[in-house]
Amino acid sequence: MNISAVADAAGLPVKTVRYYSDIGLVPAPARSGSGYRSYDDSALRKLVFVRRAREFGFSVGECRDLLGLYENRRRSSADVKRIAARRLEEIAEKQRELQSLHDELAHLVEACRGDHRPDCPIIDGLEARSPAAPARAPIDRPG
Amino acid sequence: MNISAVADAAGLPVKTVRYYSDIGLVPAPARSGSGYRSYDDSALRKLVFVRRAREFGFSVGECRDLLGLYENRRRSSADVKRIAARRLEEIAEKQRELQSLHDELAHLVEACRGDHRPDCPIIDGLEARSPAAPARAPIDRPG
DNA sequence: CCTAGTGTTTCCAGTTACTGGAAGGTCAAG
DNA sequence: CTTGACCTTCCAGTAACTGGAAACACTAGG
Repeated sequence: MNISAVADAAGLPVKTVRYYSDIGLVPAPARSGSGYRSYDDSALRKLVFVRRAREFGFSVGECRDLLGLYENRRRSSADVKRIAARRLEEIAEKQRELQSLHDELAHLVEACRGDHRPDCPIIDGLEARSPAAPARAPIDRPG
Repeated sequence: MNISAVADAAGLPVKTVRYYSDIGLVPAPARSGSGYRSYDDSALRKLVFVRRAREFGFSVGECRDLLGLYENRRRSSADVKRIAARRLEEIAEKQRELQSLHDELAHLVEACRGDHRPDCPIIDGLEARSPAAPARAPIDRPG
């Protein structure tokens, strides 16, 4: 399989497949005589596994660990579970953050008439309230 | 006020305050004779406003827009509401994503015995299931 | 055999919103 | 006058890709 075939099969962009072996997340594939990357089924399985793990929000580092366990027939499921449980707790934490964010913002939005006049509870709500948040966690939104 | 005073008052790191005027999010402050940045109360208010907006997850671009409205006495609250409602919908969307992620992962974690043996429903769940997700949205987690 | 078009290669730069660090100038206290 | 805290600029790095340029490879048609 050439790179675009394996990328299609794995559900990943070609660029990402290349990137994953650049950073050593998956092993460097064999090369054809002219230098084209050549993938086998084992490589495809790993790429699918990584895609799935990334969809769950595991970091590339965690994917590396999970892939090691995936490939290791003597693994203990405890090691896998530890990583997954940690991720689960992160998800739960982010859910709590988003929930309070949502509640507070929804409150402001509902209170705003949304007309041509300048007075706006949203602006007022952004102006003050929390004096100087010590933990500035919920600042992120790359996607 | 020197930069560290305004940064403390605004609840932001000094680096971030500098960064915000570098990118023109807030106006460049006046300078003392020796080149130190010098902030007044108006600058502080803007920094607080931006911090709050960032805590709500508004992007820097949105903060720019919101700050423009904040400063504009002839604004319509409708413009503010539009931006906030969009953000609110993003939050809700992410909540839905996280919810299904959480459910699916929790399911796998619960099914995993987490002992010394290699058989692991988490690994199995990562191996396949979704054939080649068309939308790979929930991949992010920078914080 | 030539050519057009698509696939592939490498490498470099850009994305978001900062953050860390180096090298050096300034200020207040003792 | 020295020490230490504070300030300046500039450059690099973060996560995980993504876009694009320049050049080589392969396939089908004429």
